[in-house]
Amino acid sequence: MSAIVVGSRARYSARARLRALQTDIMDLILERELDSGDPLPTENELAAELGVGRNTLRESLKVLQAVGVIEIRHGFGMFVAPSGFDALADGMAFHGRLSLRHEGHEAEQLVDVRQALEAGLIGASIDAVTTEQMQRIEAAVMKMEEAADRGETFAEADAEFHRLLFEPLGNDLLMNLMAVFWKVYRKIHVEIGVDEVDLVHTAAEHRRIYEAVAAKDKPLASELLSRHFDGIRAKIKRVVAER
Amino acid sequence: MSAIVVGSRARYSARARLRALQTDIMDLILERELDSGDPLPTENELAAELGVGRNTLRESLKVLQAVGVIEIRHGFGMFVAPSGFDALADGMAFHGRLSLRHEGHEAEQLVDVRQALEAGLIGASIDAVTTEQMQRIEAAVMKMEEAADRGETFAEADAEFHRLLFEPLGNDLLMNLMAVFWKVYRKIHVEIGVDEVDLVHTAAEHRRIYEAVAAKDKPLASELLSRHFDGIRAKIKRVVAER
DNA sequence: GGTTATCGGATGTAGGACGTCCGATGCTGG
DNA sequence: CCAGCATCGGACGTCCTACATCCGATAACC
Repeated sequence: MSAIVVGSRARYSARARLRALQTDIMDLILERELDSGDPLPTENELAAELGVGRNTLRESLKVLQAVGVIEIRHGFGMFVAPSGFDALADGMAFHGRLSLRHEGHEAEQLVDVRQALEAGLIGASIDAVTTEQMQRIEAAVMKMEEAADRGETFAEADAEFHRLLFEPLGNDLLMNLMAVFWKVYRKIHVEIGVDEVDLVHTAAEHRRIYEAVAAKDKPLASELLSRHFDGIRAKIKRVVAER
Repeated sequence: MSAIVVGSRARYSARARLRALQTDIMDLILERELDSGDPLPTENELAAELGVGRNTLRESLKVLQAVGVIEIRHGFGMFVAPSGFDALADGMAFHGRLSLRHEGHEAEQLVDVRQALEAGLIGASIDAVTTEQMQRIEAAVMKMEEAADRGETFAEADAEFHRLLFEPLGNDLLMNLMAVFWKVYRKIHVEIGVDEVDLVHTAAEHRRIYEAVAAKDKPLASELLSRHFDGIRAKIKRVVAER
C-alpha cells in the first residue's frame, strides 16, 4: 500500500531532488492519514522505502523539522509536529539584519506585514476579548511604564502586550507569525540602541492603544496600532541612514 | 581571526546543538561581513573550523538553505543567499492540508490572515500600481471570465490576479505568504468540485475588485476584498462539513 | 580565434561503525 | 504487592570513507 513513487526522482538538479524527497515524505504522512503526534517510520525504514541513503534522508528530515512539519526526538523516534515555525525566525532575522547594512528594505517589509496584520485584526480581537484578558494586557502596559521610568528596556513586556492583544482570536497561525516577527525584531533591536526618550514614548503609545481597546473603539485602536508601526518603521530608517 | 567558539557547543540536547551550529554559521557570515552572493568556505573548511563532521555540518547547511540563508550550488560552492523570505511556504501549506482533515481550523486561520493582509495593504498597492500593471490585472480578470463562460476552473488566473494586485508593493515577504495560501487552496480545490455558479460569481467579484482599484477607490477595494474572503471562508466551512 | 576536451575542486549520495539517549522490561528489596 | 533501580534494546546523533556528479576553468586542438 501507499505506493510511493521512487522513479520520479530521477535526473533533476540536486536541489530539486532534495525538495522532491521532502514532498515525498509529506505525501507519505498525508497518504497514511497520520496526525499531529503520530509516529513516523524509523529512519532506516524510510530510507529503504524511499530508496535513498540514510544520510540523504536525514538532510531532508532536518529541513522538515526546521519548517515545523515533523518533530525528532533523540533515541525515541520521529513524529508529526503539532505546529510551530520556530526555525524560520532565524532565517528571517538573518535577512533582516543583513538588510540593515543596506537599505533595510527587508526589515521594512516585516514591519509592513505586521502592521497590516495587527491593524486589520484588532477589530475582531476587540469583539472576542474577555475582561480577564484585558487585565493581563493592562498589567503588561504597567510593566512597560515602570521599566521606562527606571530607564530600562522592556522587550519582554512589549512582546507580551502584542501577544495578549491577539490571543482572544484563537488563531494559532497568527500567533506563530507574530512570534516569528518578534524574534526577528528582537535580534534587530540588539544591533541598534534605544534612548530613554523612546522608552517613555513607546510605553505611552501602548497605554493609548490599551485604552482604545478597553473602550471598544475599533477604528481608533486600529489607527493607533498603525501609527505605532509607523514609528518603528521610522526608527529603522534612521538606523539605516546612520551607517 | 574570527575566533569561532567551539567549546560552547558541548553538552546540550541534540536539537539545541544543531541549532547552535546554524547560528554559528550565520554569525560567521555576519562577522566576516559577507554579503548576498559572497562565497562561503567549503564544507570541509567549515567542518574543520566549527569542529564538527561534514555530515552534521551538511544537515545544518541544508536547513539554512531551506530557510533561505544560503544558496548551495552543486560542484561549485555555497553562497550567501540573495534576499528571500521563501520557505515559510512548505511548513504552513503542510499544516493547512493536515487541518483540512479535521475541522479546517488552520485553513480558516490562513484565510483570516490573508484577509487582513490583502484588505489592509490594498490601499498602499493602489498608490503604487502602474498603468502597465493594471493592464495585466485586467487581463487576468478577462481570463477568469472566459474560463467561467466555458465552465472551466481558473485557479491559475485567480492566483495571478491576487499576485499582480500586490506586486506593486515590492514586498517579497507578502508575496511568499500569499503563495502559501495558494498552495493550500489548490489542494482543496482539487479535492472538491466547483459548480458553474461559483465560477461566474467569483469571476464577477474579481471584476468588481479590479474596477475599484482602477478607480483608486481604496475603501471600496478593501471592502470588496474583505467580502471576497468571507465567501472563501464559507466555502471552506462547507468542504469540511461535507466529510 | 573559437571550439572542444580534460582537469580539479566542490557538492551529492551511499554505507558502515559507533556513541548517546530514551522508554520499557524485568529484577530486586522493602 | 509495590516502588525503585538496573539492564536492555531500539532509534536517533555523529563521524568517516569512498565514490558519483556537477561545474567552471584551463589547456589542447582544429
